Amino acid sequence: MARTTEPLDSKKPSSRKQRGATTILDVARRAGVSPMTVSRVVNGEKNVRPATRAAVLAAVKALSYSPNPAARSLAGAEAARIGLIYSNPSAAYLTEFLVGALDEASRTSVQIMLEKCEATSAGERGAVRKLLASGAAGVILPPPLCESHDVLDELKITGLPTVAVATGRFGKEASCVRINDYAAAREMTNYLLGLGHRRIGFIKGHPNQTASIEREKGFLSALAEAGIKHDPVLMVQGYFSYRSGLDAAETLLTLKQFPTAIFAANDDMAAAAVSVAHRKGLDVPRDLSVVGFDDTSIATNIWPELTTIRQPITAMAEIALDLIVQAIRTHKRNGEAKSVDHLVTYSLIKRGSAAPPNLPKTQPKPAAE
Amino acid sequence: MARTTEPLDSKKPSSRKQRGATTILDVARRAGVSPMTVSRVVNGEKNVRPATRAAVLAAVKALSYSPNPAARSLAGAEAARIGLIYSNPSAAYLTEFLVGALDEASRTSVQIMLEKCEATSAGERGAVRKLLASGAAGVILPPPLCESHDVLDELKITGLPTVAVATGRFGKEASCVRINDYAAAREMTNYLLGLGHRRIGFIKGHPNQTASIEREKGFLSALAEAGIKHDPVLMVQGYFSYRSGLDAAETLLTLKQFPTAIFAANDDMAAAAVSVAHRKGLDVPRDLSVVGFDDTSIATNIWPELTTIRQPITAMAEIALDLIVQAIRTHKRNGEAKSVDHLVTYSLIKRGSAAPPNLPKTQPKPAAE
DNA sequence: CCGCTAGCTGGTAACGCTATCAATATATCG
DNA sequence: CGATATATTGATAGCGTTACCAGCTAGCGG
Repeated sequence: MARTTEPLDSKKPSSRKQRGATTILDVARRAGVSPMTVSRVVNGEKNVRPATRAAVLAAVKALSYSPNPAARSLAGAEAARIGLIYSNPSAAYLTEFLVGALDEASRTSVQIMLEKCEATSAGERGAVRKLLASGAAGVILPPPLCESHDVLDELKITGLPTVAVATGRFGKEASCVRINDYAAAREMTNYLLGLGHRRIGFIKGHPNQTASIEREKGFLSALAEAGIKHDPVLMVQGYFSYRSGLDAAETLLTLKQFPTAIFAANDDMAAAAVSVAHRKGLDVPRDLSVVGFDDTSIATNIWPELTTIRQPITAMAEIALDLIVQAIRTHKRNGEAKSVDHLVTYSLIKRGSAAPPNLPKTQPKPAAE
Repeated sequence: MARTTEPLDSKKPSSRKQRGATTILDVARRAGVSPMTVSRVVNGEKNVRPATRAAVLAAVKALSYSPNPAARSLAGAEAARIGLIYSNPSAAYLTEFLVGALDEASRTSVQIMLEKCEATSAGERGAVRKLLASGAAGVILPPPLCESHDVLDELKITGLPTVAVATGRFGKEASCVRINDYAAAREMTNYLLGLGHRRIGFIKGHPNQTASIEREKGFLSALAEAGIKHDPVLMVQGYFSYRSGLDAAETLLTLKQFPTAIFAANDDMAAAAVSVAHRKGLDVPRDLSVVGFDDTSIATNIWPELTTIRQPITAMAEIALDLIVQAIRTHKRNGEAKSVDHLVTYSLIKRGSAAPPNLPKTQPKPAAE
């Protein structure tokens, strides 16, 4: 009676042409479980013991397994299509984000539909509708769209599962994947304070993104905690773009009492600040320390390389995709899925753009506490 | 002897969900033939009697049968998985490239597998093998990998169809999608000459990419044609990175007789040149014109915006995907597909970073022709 | 009229995955 | 502590199609 269950071993003539691709069976064998269990893990179902899941995941990674979408759709699972709307974040950010999303997409074999949209209300709503029309079962929103009320509203009407990435705060309209911007900004500020800086300029991010606000709050909180009375002229508005950073840095560096350090709310603006400083004959970091936020590729493509907060963008995109896939699944079964808030860890990366202040120069003695 | 062949009638509990679609089996039943014969007819094979063929065709029409692509690809090993290897091009470039590739991928429902690789020989070869192991049936190579001998060699061994994007020249190892770098560089140079520039600095691209060389040749050719004897100190080596552009521009702008314009072989280096110029107190474009190449997002994210050559990156990625899909198809049937060279049109985009030279200043009178 | 080669046609077995349900392990409870 | 719930895993059976090969039907030379 065991005759039907022996396809796995030796006597396999394997008449048909051998295609190299690793199959679910290879993974199962390697992980020491049944193909069914692998399927469950890959599809993010929950009734799998953590240890088993880990073993499977390891095997998946080791064999770089990617499910065959044809087989999957044949077997009855519809191919999940998920939409990804972007407007114009920094190119560096988007690239890393896409890489993560795509990688995970090929692992779980979901189809990603990209949709670019204009930054207008109509453009944003239009993009959502278009995605919907193409059969998206869920939507991922990288910044800055993750905070657009137009997009969020439109999405809420449709009831589609949504995951926002890198918002500053968790709101229940959508699940989100983010770091603790507040804490990260505090940590960076404390680092600068530890280096001896007392007069620190801050270039704010775009005002309608909560992440900007959290970063600003973190900065101010660290300052307050250190007992430093903050000079409001040192807070300059920026909009996350390189260009806006140029203007902001210009403002900061024409101040009568200018700062010994500048903390920009993202790397693009920090890079701009470095450029302005150079243009004014200031050496970074000798005359001015500059730090950024995000650790996108621009951080290491300029000189000196930027001390910054590393956000694991690629990983965040992967997580976002996972969340959305799960959400779609529950959405399909139960109908109701509650939003989750997924915090990932950031880290402070020390590079060459920050150093202790070089006080003697044209600088008046800072009024330290 | 007919006992094994009765799954078609009555006693079918049909446990699984019933999807309405008519299958090859329905057609076979209706035409009174076996599914296999229907398959043959549908696929236009020849060994079918005309009468049989007609009957099948009639049944197909009557039931408006259309083959299930998933099943077809599963059975026929028509694995439409294509690999995309990247190392580290500029972030802006990769983003646009991915956008195009993905868009086309979802349109033709092929699966894209991304693979990042280190810029070492081992890394590159490893990436190819990994892709192969995951069942890639073809590979797309964006720059700079499109010229890596390691990758190309490894690919040649496997015999996988390959499409290189944005190489400078067409080589028969792979199909390619590109612009005419030589002509584009010529056109840009002529534009600068037309503005009145006579002393033009050139920041070269990475020496092991043919596109760099073509651009350089186009530049020199335009100069020669205009009867300008070129000063070799105005040609500086760059490597396509922002950082290398910084060094190159520094070199150019500390020359005793420095140029009134700088033509960088890509936008990143041009952006760096702008930054260096600013740092030296030079106004762009009043004191120095700077032009780039590619029209990636950095071109419009700095100030002044860059006059540059627009490469339709997104469209090129789409075309590349199309070519590879076609190549895979022929590869599977005949075994031999010859490489094609697909040229797309570029365009010169005039923005704010170039203007007629402002001779009087600290500049010695240029030794025009 | 027989043995044979060709030409058609059909049977069988995958392709790689998941739905379903049975089996087993673990947890909960009276 | 046994028994009943619950969580986890596995076995089986297709999903719709094509590859491969065996069988059958004619057509043909001898």
